[in-house]
Amino acid sequence: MNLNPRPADAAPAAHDRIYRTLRTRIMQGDLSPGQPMTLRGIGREYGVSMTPAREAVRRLVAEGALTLSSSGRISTPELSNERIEELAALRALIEVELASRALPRAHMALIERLQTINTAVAEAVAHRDAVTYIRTNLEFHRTLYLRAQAPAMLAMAETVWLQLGPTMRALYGKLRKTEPLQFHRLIIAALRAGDEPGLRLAVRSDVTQGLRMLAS
Amino acid sequence: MNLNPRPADAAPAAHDRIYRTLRTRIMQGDLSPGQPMTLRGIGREYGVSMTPAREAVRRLVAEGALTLSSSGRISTPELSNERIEELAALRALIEVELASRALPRAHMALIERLQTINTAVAEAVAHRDAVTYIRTNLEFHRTLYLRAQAPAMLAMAETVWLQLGPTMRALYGKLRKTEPLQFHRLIIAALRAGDEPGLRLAVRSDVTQGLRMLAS
DNA sequence: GTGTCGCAGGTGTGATCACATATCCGGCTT
DNA sequence: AAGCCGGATATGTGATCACACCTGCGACAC
Repeated sequence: MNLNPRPADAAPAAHDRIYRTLRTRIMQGDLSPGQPMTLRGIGREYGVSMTPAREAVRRLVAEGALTLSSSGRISTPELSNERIEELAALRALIEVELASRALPRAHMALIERLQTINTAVAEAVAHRDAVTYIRTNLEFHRTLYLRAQAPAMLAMAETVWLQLGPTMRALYGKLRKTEPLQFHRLIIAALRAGDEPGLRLAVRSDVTQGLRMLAS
Repeated sequence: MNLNPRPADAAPAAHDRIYRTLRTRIMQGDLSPGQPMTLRGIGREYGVSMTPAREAVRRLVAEGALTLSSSGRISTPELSNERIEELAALRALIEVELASRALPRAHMALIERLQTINTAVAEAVAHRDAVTYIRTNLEFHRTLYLRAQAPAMLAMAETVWLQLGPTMRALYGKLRKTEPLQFHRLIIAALRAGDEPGLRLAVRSDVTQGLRMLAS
């Protein structure tokens, strides 16, 4: 009835599948802030018992992707403005460093890939598709940062994205459409020119832009 | 037989107790890198079944405090030099920011407390007590950073400490005794003088010092 | 109409069990 | 003597159950 541990070649482990799916959905803003969930509900949804659901949830809670109420109820986090500011500052710190480390390794193929992704971002913005926008935007950043060859830093950055996921969806409405694309173009231009200070500034601007419209 | 969820006033939840205890031990370097553990062993040690042990371990794995082999075996991580360099860079990025945010809020009582803690650090160094050294050293940093009023950033920094815990213990042998104390004194002096650039430099030096002796 | 109480359903927690596999250590073969 | 194989043990995974608590909803009293 179960093919549990690791058939070494085919079975991707069950609680891991739930973890990955939920993680992706949360990071991409598929879930609204404060949305409650239950272990039995997750288990039913994936056709398993509570046990693997519990492990997946526990892992996501540890990463800040989900929060537990004082009585243990599960929900997506509702972030205070102070916390959002902190997370944005963390994004700025870490992602500027990642971009800086990626710069010497960025060749033409990478830049062209970034441009392609940016086209998809533009389309998502035009269609007012929040989830697609968030997904492609993160893909843009991840593609760049992968070149930094710094897995621990990238993991840290993704943890921050994860915590911001549900909030970013809610914030999307306030997004002025042209701004992110402009900063992305600045990033690409700085990469092409090998301009490190310009790249750092462009990344910092892109990352903290979402925060600014929160203060308004 | 069990008083599970939360009696709301007294019972600190069982898997959480295991999590906290293990986390503290790992962060303080109580465990050597590569040390294997088992769910049943942890359960036996704490007088519970595998279930809460599993949750605690899963949480620690998510934070990078423990690693799973391809077959799911649990052990403390053995870090590559590249990963250590990354984690040290992350410490530098985040902790410099935390110190900078704490600076305007640092009053005399805090500085005196830091000096008291630093005395304990000096004693640990004199007694060649690795675990006590790591614990008091982290206490020094945490005491300062708490003043930054930035819980998300502090949590991030602690996650990095957690990942470095077992390795720091192994690295301790190479530690030149006087260096950390010197940097701590620089930190205190910069706090007293309200010298932000000096503080940033002192924290960065203190945090990355351990890395340098790895390259040797 | 409004506030309060109580009960039923739902929820997370932890224990126990069955199972598939990984790991370790013995003896055997060459 | 060294390498290899096979079985016993140990380990993680997932299902199921019992339990204590929390939540929500309706009835009742004022």
